[in-house]
Amino acid sequence: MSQQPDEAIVQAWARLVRAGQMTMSRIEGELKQAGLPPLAWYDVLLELSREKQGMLRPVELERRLLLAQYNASRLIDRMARAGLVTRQACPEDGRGQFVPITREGKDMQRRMWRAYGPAIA
Amino acid sequence: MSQQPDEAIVQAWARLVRAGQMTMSRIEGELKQAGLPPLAWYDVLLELSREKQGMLRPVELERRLLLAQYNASRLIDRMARAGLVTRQACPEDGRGQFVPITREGKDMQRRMWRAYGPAIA
DNA sequence: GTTTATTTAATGCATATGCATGAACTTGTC
DNA sequence: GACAAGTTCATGCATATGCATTAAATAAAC
Repeated sequence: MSQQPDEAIVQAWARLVRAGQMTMSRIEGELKQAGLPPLAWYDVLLELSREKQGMLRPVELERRLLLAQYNASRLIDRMARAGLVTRQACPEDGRGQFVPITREGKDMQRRMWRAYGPAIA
Repeated sequence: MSQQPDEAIVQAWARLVRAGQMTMSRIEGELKQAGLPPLAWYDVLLELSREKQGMLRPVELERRLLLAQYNASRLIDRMARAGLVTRQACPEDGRGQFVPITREGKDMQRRMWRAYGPAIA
């Protein structure tokens, strides 16, 4: 591979990535039209619902979903305001917290999956 | 393919798209660190510099770069404020305008490419 | 055990994005 | 040519994002 890659190849690659983004945002649109929250929420709900305890630390969510710290903090804010998760203190670490999924959260995760799945095709 | 695609496959696909986004944002970061503007600016500059007249209508930019109308409008705003493009009235259509690239704009396009290319590898 | 460094989370501020609307102009219809 | 419909572009407002900083706690060093 040359130091300075071919412009055409770069363009093609960029277009590919953008195609993926378009698909994503199309799905976002369908979710929104169905009155459902954005995809990032689904990722969080899925991660949480997979845990035996149904909860994770924000730090762990950041790592798994590759979120910036402030991004995670605010995402949790909104989801908590929507009643899908809650915050609770973390006994073994005074700074930290646990973010358990609520019953509504689980319901939402299922509803989103039903809308999400078909939107892929 | 089933109506309801396999969750694992969807996850894999989503991860792929996200990987592309990460690469993109890594490049964005390198550009910013080099004091250069975001990638979207490069796309605009490239399109404009390819034109014989060095200019395009906003509408045409929207089509080519898949930008929302308001998005294009504001992107042009910022780039004009930075002196990379200008706005000029469109003789054959009183509503429209042309957006010619400036000399600084062309310079910037080259500078960005020199930073962009190596960042791909 | 006190001091220093590191980790975890929240937030103020500037900027960017989405959505809805508005203003200016062109085109087609009658 | 007057009128309705469509096109092109800008903008107010709410929301989201990035960056830098702060607060609170733990861990590490001495």
